[in-house]
Amino acid sequence: MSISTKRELGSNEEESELRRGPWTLEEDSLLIHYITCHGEGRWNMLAKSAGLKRSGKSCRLRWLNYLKPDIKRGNLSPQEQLLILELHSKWGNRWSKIAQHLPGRTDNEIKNYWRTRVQKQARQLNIESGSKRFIDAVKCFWMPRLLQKMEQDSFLSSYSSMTNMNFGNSAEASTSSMSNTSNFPYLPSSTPPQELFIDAANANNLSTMSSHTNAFSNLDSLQFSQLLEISEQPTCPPNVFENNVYNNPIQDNWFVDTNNYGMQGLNMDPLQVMESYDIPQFAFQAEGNDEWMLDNMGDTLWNMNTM
DNA sequence: AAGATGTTCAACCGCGGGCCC
DNA sequence: TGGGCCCGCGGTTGAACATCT
Repeated sequence: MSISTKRELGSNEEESELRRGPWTLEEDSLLIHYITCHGEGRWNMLAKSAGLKRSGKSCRLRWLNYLKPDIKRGNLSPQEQLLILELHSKWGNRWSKIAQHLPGRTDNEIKNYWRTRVQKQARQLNIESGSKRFIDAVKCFWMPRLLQKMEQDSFLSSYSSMTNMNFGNSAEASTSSMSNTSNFPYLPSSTPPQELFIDAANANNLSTMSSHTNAFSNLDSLQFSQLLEISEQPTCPPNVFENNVYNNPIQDNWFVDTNNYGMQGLNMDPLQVMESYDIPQFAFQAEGNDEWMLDNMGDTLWNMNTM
């Protein structure tokens, strides 16, 4: 044990008195009550004053990662995941910095997400998680899928709204939403759901529709501007996908989740999807270093289940 | 049904940096 | 200036839970 740790723990006697492991309800309420009355900070003193047999560090961690009122619970939304991928590509493992841009999410949660989901994908693809190739794969496959998921979620909610309001044909609306090209490399046309709303609004009541949300409704302006920065990045780096285009045997199922994980209700032509996302129909190399792509990309990896 | 294996995430650890005396 | 103390970060662990065989 380091000198600094000994310093922080105090004497061996004190160290042995300190509780470790999972927090009890009683400890939680003691901590919450104390912080509510006296505020946070000075964690070692706080721990003693609150009557907790915990280190200051442990109290701080429990409060910041679990008890603090504005902590968000539940799965990360596709928007949040996308932001994490983007910010990580910028800053690397600066979890706390990344967490600052995801209100209600902790650095610990983001770190766990990265290690358990993202790195798992890297392992399965047999590529190093920090490598250029992995970053490329994230940008070319994972991000588009997240955006697709966002779009799907938005479509489903709008479909549901319209069904409730007896609006028109959802299939038509869906098709029209996918039809335009976009300046946003990973986004189909102009945030399809909104367009979809406008179509419906033309036929019905614009003011009613304007109150609806679109795919990015959960993003604040900062997050959205960060998302837009993605659009300034090149679509797919040439070093991942070589230029020798040929008829790709897995093209029929790449980009489309063959197991339909998380894609219920979405029945799109993969080529149309690629076009709509403005992603080049990059070639797949049959031999050499990029075999991993053939082996894995069309398979169940990178599916929406793991996002 | 039960044991084995995999996954998730709360919690811990070590370290570096900042502040204060 | 240097030592003591505290805070916060990133890496790691392990218990609980889920899934597989």
